Amino acid sequence: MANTPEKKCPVETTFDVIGGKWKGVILYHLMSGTKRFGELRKTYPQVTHHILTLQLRELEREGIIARKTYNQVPPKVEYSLTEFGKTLNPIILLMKEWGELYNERANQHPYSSGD
Amino acid sequence: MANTPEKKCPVETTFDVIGGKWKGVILYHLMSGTKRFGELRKTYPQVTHHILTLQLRELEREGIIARKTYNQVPPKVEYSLTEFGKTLNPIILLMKEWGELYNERANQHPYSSGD
DNA sequence: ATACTTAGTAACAAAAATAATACTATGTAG
DNA sequence: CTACATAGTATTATTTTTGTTACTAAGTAT
Repeated sequence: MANTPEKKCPVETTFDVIGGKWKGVILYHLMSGTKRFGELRKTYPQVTHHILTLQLRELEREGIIARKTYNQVPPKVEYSLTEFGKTLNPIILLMKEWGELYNERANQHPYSSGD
Repeated sequence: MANTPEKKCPVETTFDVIGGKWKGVILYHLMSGTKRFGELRKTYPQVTHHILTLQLRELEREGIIARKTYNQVPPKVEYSLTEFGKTLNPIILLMKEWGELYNERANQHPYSSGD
């Protein structure tokens, strides 16, 4: 994909990078600072160990988050947003606000979806 | 979804609504005004007829876009953003800008993060 | 020595999203 | 009558994503 980036709509590109099922919430969580793997697990217990690892790996591969391992036992691994990753913050924030708007609206018009 | 909106992170809610593979680009396209089905098809020939229909239906069901049919043959159907749908515009715009940033970056560091 | 800890991997299963294909409707043009 | 146009549906297949389960590593506390 890095060789044909001009061909696709940039909106699509962004979705490709942050569109995983849990990536949005992971990024939202990391906005408030570095987190250990276990902290993320506790925050979203519904996300299994394995899946969380997968999502983190993909974000890491894109350069969005950084992974820091401490050489100790039991292991300690911290995840944080990279400088590049932080450029996503405004989007994540807006998405949070819009989600809230959506939810308010859903509560107000539970049976209609038109405008 | 609509019955347990409080339980999930609003960022997740937003992804649920606009996270389909082609929804972002559809919304981006509709930002510039009402479009016929066929216009959308032509703009993204890679998206098949059927898939485009599906994505449009889902956006319609969420109240993001409106579908207007003209009673004529051959059929004419127009899609446009609802007022509610327009509240997504800032997000889509930011996503477009971020995608461009990402692509520039990918061109600069072609070996650091790929896919 | 054994169990516990945290983070990770591997193999596999299930679900969801996407795609391909063929089919419908109906007025107009030939 | 036949072909064409546009938008839609139905059925099935494929791919992608997500989830489950079981296993590993290695130091510490018991």
